[in-house]
Amino acid sequence: MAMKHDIAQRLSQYRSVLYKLKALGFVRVFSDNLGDALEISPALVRKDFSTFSLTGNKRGGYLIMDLLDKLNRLLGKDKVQRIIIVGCGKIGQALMTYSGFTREGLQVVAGFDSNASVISPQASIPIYDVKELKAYVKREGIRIAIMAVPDNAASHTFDLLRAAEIKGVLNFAPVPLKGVEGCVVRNINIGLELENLFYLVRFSGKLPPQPAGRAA
Amino acid sequence: MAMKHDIAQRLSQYRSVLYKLKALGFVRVFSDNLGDALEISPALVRKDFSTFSLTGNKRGGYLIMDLLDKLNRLLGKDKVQRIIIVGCGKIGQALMTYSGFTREGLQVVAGFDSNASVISPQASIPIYDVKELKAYVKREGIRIAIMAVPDNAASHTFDLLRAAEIKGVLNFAPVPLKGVEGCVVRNINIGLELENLFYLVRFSGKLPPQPAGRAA
DNA sequence: TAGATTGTTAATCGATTAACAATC
DNA sequence: TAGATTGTTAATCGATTAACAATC
Repeated sequence: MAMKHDIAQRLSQYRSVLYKLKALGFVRVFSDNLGDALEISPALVRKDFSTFSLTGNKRGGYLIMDLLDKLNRLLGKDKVQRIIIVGCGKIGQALMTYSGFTREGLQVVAGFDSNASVISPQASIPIYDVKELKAYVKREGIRIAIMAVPDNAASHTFDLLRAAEIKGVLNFAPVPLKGVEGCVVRNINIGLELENLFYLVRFSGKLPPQPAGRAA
Repeated sequence: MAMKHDIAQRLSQYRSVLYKLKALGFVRVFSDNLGDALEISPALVRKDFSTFSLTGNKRGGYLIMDLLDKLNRLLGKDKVQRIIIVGCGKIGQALMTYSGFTREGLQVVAGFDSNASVISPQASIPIYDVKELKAYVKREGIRIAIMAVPDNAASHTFDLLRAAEIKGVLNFAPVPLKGVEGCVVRNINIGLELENLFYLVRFSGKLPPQPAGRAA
C-alpha cells in the first residue's frame, strides 16, 4: 500500500544535493556526505544506490557526474517534463509562474479553467476552456496534471482528468482524492499539514499518546 | 527520526471524515467504515483510537460526536489557530485568501515581506515589513508560520523566524530546511512532488529497482 | 602497506495487521 | 441468546541500520 513512497523521493533529493556539490566544484562524494545532507544513515544511501545499480569505488566514493547522469536518466530528466494546471484561480496562477519548476526541467505548458474570465489562449502560457482538456492532453501526450480547483469542483475535475487519460495528478484541493487504477494521485493538503504542525508543536517531544490511563 | 509523523496526520483525517458523516446524519461509526475511508485497516483505526483513549462500545461502534469532541480537543481545535505568512509573492498571497483555512479553524492574521510595494498594514489581512516580524510574533503569541519566499531568501528568512521564536514552519521554498531544536519544519516541495509523480507514473507497478543485474 | 569506503548480509526496529477474548 | 464489534496481544512485515568482508 505504501508503494515505495520514499525511495523515489530520496532519489530526487540526492540529485538536488549532488547538483549543489557539483556547483561547488566537488568531483566525488561519499555515502557519509549524502547521509548527512539528507539526514539519513550512510548505510541507507549505499543501499539505495545499490538498489538502482548506482556504483561507486571501494575507496574513492561515488563520482558526482556519474551519479547525476544515471539519476537523471532514472528520473526522466533527459527530456523536459511537461505538465498542465487545471484550475487557474490564485493558487493555479501562482504555480504557473513558479520559478522552482524551470530549474527542475518541469514546464507548465497550459492551464485550463471553466471560468471564461480567466481564459486566454494567447498568453505565453495559454489558458484554455476546460472543455478542450481531453483533446489537448491527447494531442500533446500530457501525462501529469496539477489540480488546483476549489473544494466542490475536485471530484468532477478528477473525473475529467481520468477521462482524458491523465496518468498522475498532484492535487491541491483540500479534498483528498484516492488514486485509481491507471492514475496516481498525490494529495497536498495545506490545511492538514498546518494542523499536523500545530499538533507537533503542542506536544513536541512530550506526552502525546498518554502511555496509559490514570491522571485525567 | 520519523517522529510519529503519520498518526497525527491520521487524526486529522479521521476528524475530516467524521464531519462529513455527521453532516450526512450519521451518529455511529465503525472501525471498518473509517478504515475504508482512509484506506487503512480497521485494526489500525482501533489501535489509533486506543492510543489516544478514544473509546467505543463493544457492539455499537464509536459515537461520532464523542470522537469529534475528543479529536478537536486533542488537535487544539477548540480555539482558532492563528498563523502568519512570511513572503507575500504570488504563492504567499494566494495562501492568504485560501478558503480551505477558515473551514479548518485556521486564520491567517498577518503577512510579512521585505518588498515595500506589497506592504499594506491597513488591509484586512495586514502585510507588514519583515522587520516587524519579531515584535509582532512576540506580542501576538504566534507559534506557526508559513514560509513562501524565493529560494535564495529561504535560509535567511528561516533565521529570522527562529530569532522570533516561531515554533513551527511550513516551508514552501524549494529548498528543504532542516528542523532544529525548538522549531519543527515541514517542507512542501512542489517540484519534488511532481518529480516523484513522474517517477511513479513511469514505473507504475513495474520494474523500477531492477531486481538484480542481467539484461542491460 | 595501511587505511578508508563500498556493497551486502544479517540483525534491529517500528509500524501494521491478524486474531481473538471480552462484552455489549 | 446469538451476533457483532471493540480493545489488545502476539505475529508479521518492511524499512532501516549495524557490521564486516571485499577491495581500491
